[in-house]
Amino acid sequence: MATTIKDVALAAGVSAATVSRALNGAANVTPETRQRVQAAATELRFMPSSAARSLITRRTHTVGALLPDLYGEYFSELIRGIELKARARGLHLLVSSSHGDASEAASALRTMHGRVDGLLVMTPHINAESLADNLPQGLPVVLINTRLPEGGQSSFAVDNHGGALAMTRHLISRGHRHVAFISGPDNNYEAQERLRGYRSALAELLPGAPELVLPGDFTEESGWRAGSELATLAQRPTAVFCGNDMMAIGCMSALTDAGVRVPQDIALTGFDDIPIARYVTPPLTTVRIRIAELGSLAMDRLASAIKNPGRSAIHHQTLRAELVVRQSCCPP
Amino acid sequence: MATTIKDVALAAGVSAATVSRALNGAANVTPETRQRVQAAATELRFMPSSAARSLITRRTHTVGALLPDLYGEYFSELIRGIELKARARGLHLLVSSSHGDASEAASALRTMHGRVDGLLVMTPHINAESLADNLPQGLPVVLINTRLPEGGQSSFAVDNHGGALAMTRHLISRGHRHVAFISGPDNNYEAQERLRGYRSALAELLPGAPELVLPGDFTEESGWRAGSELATLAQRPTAVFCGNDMMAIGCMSALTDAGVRVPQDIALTGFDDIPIARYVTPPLTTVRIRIAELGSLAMDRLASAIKNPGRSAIHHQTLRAELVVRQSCCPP
DNA sequence: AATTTCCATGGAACCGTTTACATTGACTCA
DNA sequence: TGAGTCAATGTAAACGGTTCCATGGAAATT
Repeated sequence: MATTIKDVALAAGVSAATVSRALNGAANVTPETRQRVQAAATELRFMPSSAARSLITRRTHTVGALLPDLYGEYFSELIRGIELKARARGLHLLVSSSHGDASEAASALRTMHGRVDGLLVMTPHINAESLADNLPQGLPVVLINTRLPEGGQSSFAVDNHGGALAMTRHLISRGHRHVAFISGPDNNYEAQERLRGYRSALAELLPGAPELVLPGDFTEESGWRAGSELATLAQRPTAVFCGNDMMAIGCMSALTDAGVRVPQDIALTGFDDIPIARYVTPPLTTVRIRIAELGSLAMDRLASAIKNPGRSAIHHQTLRAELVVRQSCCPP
Repeated sequence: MATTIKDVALAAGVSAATVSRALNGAANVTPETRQRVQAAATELRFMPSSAARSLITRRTHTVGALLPDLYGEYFSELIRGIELKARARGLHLLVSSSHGDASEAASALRTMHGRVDGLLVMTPHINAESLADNLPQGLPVVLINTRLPEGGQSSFAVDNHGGALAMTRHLISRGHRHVAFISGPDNNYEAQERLRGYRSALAELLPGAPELVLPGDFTEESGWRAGSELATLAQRPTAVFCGNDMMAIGCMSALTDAGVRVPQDIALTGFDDIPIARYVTPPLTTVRIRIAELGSLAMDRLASAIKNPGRSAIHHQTLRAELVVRQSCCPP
């Protein structure tokens, strides 16, 4: 049996209330008493029961993160950004990822109830009603890259549309007239926005030109498959814009295997600028989004919403996406 | 204010005790009563307070994971494996990563107290005393890739030494007589074991030959630096074995940039077989460890230790590491 | 029909902490 | 010296569930 506050009280010759005050730094405690209590507490290896504490204080000092099924470095970068800030604020992090569908996501939402002081939500399977239905109202929530920015929650998003637009424009400006796109998962909001950016640029600069969209799901493997398909095409596009870097890497590998040289025979670009993007050969032209920063900002926002309940205004922010030109898109 | 069990009791016209029994599937409840209670509960959107519940049951249905500062895909694969099993067992996952030093790790350990039913520990800064000092005894703990397998805890580890030995032997068997090694962080147990494997093979097959160990820290960037240094060396080794895949990718990039061709001019290999390893150009020869499986196995073990407290025997398992030969080490 | 058995339900204690309120004693000031 | 202040500490009531034990009525046994 773990030692409780009463054991400490007994050992220090005071009441449980005084132990609580002494250990939590309340003002009205004699230095001498506080010291005696602290001595007894360390002696007995006292650790307050977080369950009992959060039962009465209604604070868990924990935040939840509902994440989609994320791949590779995107995931680790995001978590890194979130975890860093959470730790800095003294908050624990409860993660829950890869929900197959809406009902699973809703159930994940529900089981978070009472365990967290706030929630970071980044899953595609959640809508405004689902949030309202499955969470106690008043629980601070920050959304990341979801399609419901108008709601009652703060949100952070990456300018996926703008980034994809810029990338496609860039390729067209380099003379490409036949640009393919490898898309992400259908139900993924970010993937949809990137596809929309590609189409916007085509409509703007190459009106009437046919689009070529190959299916993908953000994994290297799907990029590889798309690359293999591209390589065998009779009328091969001169450039291919992949919905994310992982697919670009897979695609590059498939093209190279098939004897199609990047960038001499075909220009290839990605999206995300994950750390390895600059280390593949040739280095990948991509759209940089500061993934860790996205997580950090969202976590910061959530933390301050938790700290000042009610008082913090709703806040929407879109992070700029920045074109990073490397060698995979342009012959030297 | 969230609805409590009493509200439900009132609405259903029964006592709180009966509500508790009805909702937790106790046997002695009339079907009719149970139904009325369930109706009232969903009507009022009742969610039991996990704090109150775990205060009395001493169960949190949460496991903690203490992870080191992990990079890229290794991290995400591991988490994926852990999370999957945790979810399957109905356990929540509390993650805590990147502890700078032993005292930070110890404090992380302490703050887990009372929040978790068990712990997955994978940090280099923890030793047996630290575990005993900072955790209530009796808390199930499973260790991953730590250097204290003799302790009272179950552990899972990758055969880092064996894998590195096999890789180095392979390179030597292909005729290489000058093999360099890029090491990982000094305080990292896995890194040490891999280095030891490299040295074992050298001592075994090339006695008297000089070793060449370049410093690294498991990041692509450190691999890049090591690669740059290798490229300028007067007496360049004919093969370089990188302590992990991320460094291998960075190293490959630096070598290629410097005009040193892989594998024609130098053989290059890695460790981990992260998903992208097969998609870089040339595909990376490496040592496969099933990272997600490592996480899954450890989580499974922890879950069963939680389920049958005391009854589960201590168990040590080393996962085989498997050589994966691709093109980065051997000219076609 | 009387007695025993059984089972659904209610009452109340308990888990370990925080905190509002009461109490005490020393100290100040008239 | 005695009333009034104030700071330190104690008492007890929460918080929201679970579970032991008591209770009473229906069913079963005689």
